[in-house]
Parts: sequence; C-alpha cells; structure tokens
Amino acid sequence: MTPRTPAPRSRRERPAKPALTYEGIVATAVRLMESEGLQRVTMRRLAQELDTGPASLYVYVASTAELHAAILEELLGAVDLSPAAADGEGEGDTGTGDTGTGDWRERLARLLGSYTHVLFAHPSLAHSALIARPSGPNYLALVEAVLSLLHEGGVPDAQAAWGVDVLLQVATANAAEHSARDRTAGAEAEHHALVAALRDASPDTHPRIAALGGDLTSGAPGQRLAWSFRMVINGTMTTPRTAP
Amino acid sequence: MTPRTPAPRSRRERPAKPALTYEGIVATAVRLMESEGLQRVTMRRLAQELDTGPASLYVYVASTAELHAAILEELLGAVDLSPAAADGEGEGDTGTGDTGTGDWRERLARLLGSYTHVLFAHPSLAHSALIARPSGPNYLALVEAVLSLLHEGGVPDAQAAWGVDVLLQVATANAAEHSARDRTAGAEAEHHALVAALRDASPDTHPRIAALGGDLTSGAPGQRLAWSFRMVINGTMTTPRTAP
DNA sequence: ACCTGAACACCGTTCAAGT
DNA sequence: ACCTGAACACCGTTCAAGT
Repeated sequence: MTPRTPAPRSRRERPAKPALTYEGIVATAVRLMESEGLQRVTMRRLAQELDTGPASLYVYVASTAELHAAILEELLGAVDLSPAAADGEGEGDTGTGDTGTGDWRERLARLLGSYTHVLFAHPSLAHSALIARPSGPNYLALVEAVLSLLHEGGVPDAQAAWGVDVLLQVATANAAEHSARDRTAGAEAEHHALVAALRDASPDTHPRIAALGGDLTSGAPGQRLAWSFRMVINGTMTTPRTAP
Repeated sequence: MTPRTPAPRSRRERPAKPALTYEGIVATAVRLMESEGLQRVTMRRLAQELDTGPASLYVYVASTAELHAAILEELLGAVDLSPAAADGEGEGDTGTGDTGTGDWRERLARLLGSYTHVLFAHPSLAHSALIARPSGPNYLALVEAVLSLLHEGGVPDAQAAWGVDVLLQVATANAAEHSARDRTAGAEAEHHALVAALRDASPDTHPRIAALGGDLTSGAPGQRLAWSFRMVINGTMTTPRTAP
C-alpha cells in the first residue's frame, strides 16, 4: 500500500540529481577547486559533491591525474591571448607610432605573464601542470599564440619549435615554485633555509656564492620572472639547433 | 616467576634496534626509495621499516615534504662536479690545445647533464625537487660549480646570479616531466594526446602550429635538453638585468 | 626528553552485483 | 551501458599517556 513512486513534488524540492557527464564532472571539479583548493579535489570528495560514490566517476575519468589536467585545461581559457593578436582590432591606422623594435618581445612577455598569473590564481595547479601537460583547445591556443609572436619576431622556425616548450616550462615552473611557497608552511621555511645557506657560505669553499652574495636572491619575483622571459626569448633567437 | 628481563641472547638474534637519529632516518629513507620508489617513502612505511610507529618520526622530521627534500640533498652527492674543476688536475701543461672558446659552455652543459642524470635515476624525486628546493651542502656545491663556470665564461655577475636559478630549473623541470612520463601510465597517454593534437591542428585556426608540424615534438629528449642548456646559457650571457 | 598507541580524518582504485 | 556498495590497502598528523 505504500506508494512505489516518489511524489512528484520531491523532484522540485531540490534540483533533480543531474545525470553524470564528463563536462558536468569537470565543471563541478573546477567549482570545488575554486572553493576548497586542488588538494580537496579528490575522487571521493568530488563524488560526494556529485551525490554519488567514487566508483561512478571512473566511468568518465581514468584517474585523479587526468581529472587535474582537465581542470587546468579549463582554466587556461582565462589566459589573455590578446598580446598575440597582430591584426584585426584597429584597421587602417594601426601605426600609433609607439611600437618600436623589440615590441613583440614585450608582448610575448606579457602573454607569458598572463599565463603565469592564471596559474598563480590557482596555486596548487601549477604543480600538476608540470607533470600532466594538457592537450585541449585552450592549451593549443596558448602554444599557437606564443609561436605567432616568435614568428613575428623573425625567430627561425626550428628554434621557435623547441623554444616554445622551454618558455612555457619556465613560466610553469616559476608559478609552481612560488605557489608552493605560499601554500605549504614547510616550503616557506625551506626557502628561508636556502637564503640563509647562501648568505652564510664561506668565501673559501664557495667563492662565487660569496662574491655574488645577496644578489643570488635579490629582486622581486615579478622582476626575476620578467628577466627570465627576456633571457629565454633572447636565447631562443640566437641559438641555432645544430651543435655548437 | 616469569623473567622480567629478556634473555641477553635475544639481543644477538637480530641487530639491536638502533636508536632513532636524523641521519639514520634519512639513510633508511634513501634505501627505501631506492628499493621501492619515492611513492613508498611515507611516514608510516618508513616507521615500519625502522620498527617503530609513525608518531616517533615527527620528533626528527617535520613533514613528509621535508623528508623528501632530505633524500634529494643526499642524492645530490652523486652529481659529477668535475667539469667545473678549472685547475688542480694537470699542473704545468694544462694546455692540451683542445680547449677553444665556448669550452666552458660545453662543460657547463655536461655538469647540468650530470645533475639531470641523477634526477632521472630516481624518477619520482625530480618532481619534489621543483617544490622543495634543498639547501644542504651538496646543493650549495652544485650552485657554486655552476656559478664558477659562468664566471669562467665571463658572464656578468648580475646575470649569472639570476641565471643559475633558471638553468637549474630547466634541468629539474625536464627531468620531472620525462620521469613522470616513464612512471605513470596516464602521463604517457597524455603526452601522446598532446602530440596528436599538435599534429592534427588545422592550418586555419592554428597556422603556426601547422607550419612547424612535427618539428614541435621532434628530437630525442637528450638533444632537446642539450639545446635548452645552450640556449639558456646564451640568454644569460646576453640579457642585461636592466629593463629593455 | 623521547617515544608510542590509538585515534581522527581522510585517500585511490577495484569489482561483483545490481538496474 | 551505466551506476553503486562495499571492500582492500593504504595515507598524514596529532595527542594524551607512558618511560
């Protein structure tokens, strides 16, 4: 005598549990990361958020690593690629007269800065970006943008092809390092230990470290990163692919 | 009537459980990593190996991250620093006539190669090297060696001070990426997905990627890494610290 | 001071069984 | 085909209590 079907009203009480889809899972994962950090985006926690059991997720996602890569690809949509847009915006009078030689370099540094910024905004993600590189549309667009700026600058194709990797790697590694420093208490302590060790190195055993002194750790992170970008761009321009 | 003290013989049956020390803990951790991989070097597993409970380790080691950093510092002792030894070995007739200009560059690349090699031999470690940089004597010696080669090459101090970081970072990130590829099945699949995505990119939407084609992923890892080293060394030499 | 048992609050992944 | 309960085999870290 008990009704077999639940009262229709109960469907309106809360939004009906949506069917699982890859897109839905990733979207929920992004939300979860934004609110609780990547370290909480686990299969179990995510399943709980989706009102199901962890085993259900394995139908759509092969592993936790793949899940994290999918989140990164999603976030890469926020990278500002406009520095690479060489045309389109202002038709006739593009010449504002301000774009001297070297301008493409500055725009490339700005583009890479935007990429770094996105990683910084989601600290734990940079770390996973080094291991599981995404291959979705947003990542491809980023690679294309970097390549087009190198092309604009007249960097030989062969060098650009290999340089883009290093450029993105430097940006990613920097974000990973600094975001780890902010996040985990231990990482900050370890960085201080390194600074102290460099400061206290003896001129007898470590003459060069002693000679450079505080300069080894000088500069704001942003300044150092900007120099790194310029430096790798210059290196890419001037280093032929044939052995020296 | 049961004896309160264990029979002395039992002390000879197995080597008496050694007292815990920081050195002993780290040494056991290194052994454990060598036999089972870093992913098994957990506080619990290590405690088991030391015949104690995990809580006991926290007297000596603050966290798992610190433990991993200590292992890395230990392993850095295996890096071959001899390419940086500018003098001492052959006293009078140092001039074999073979050391042309650019030779310091080659030796620096060899030194960095040795560092990479050590990380590769212990795959899971490179990953943690990016986050928790060590600050022990072996790491300092590595930094000193790189700096002394840059000095030998006449690289301006300010540029060398910032360049050493990028140089080591590129080496570390490379090792992390490739070792992850070998280790986890998912990482290899993801790399293939990236290669395929680059290959299949449309010339309309991704003209530069299409133009470079297979060159984006060409070359053996060793070749690419060697080029990266040359490239970052060149960039460090030619990029002043003042804004462009 | 050093060490420990026990607990708290979690993990990833698999698989047989259900619908 | 898709979903799930339940289990297997683990984690890091803390803390009160012991020696």
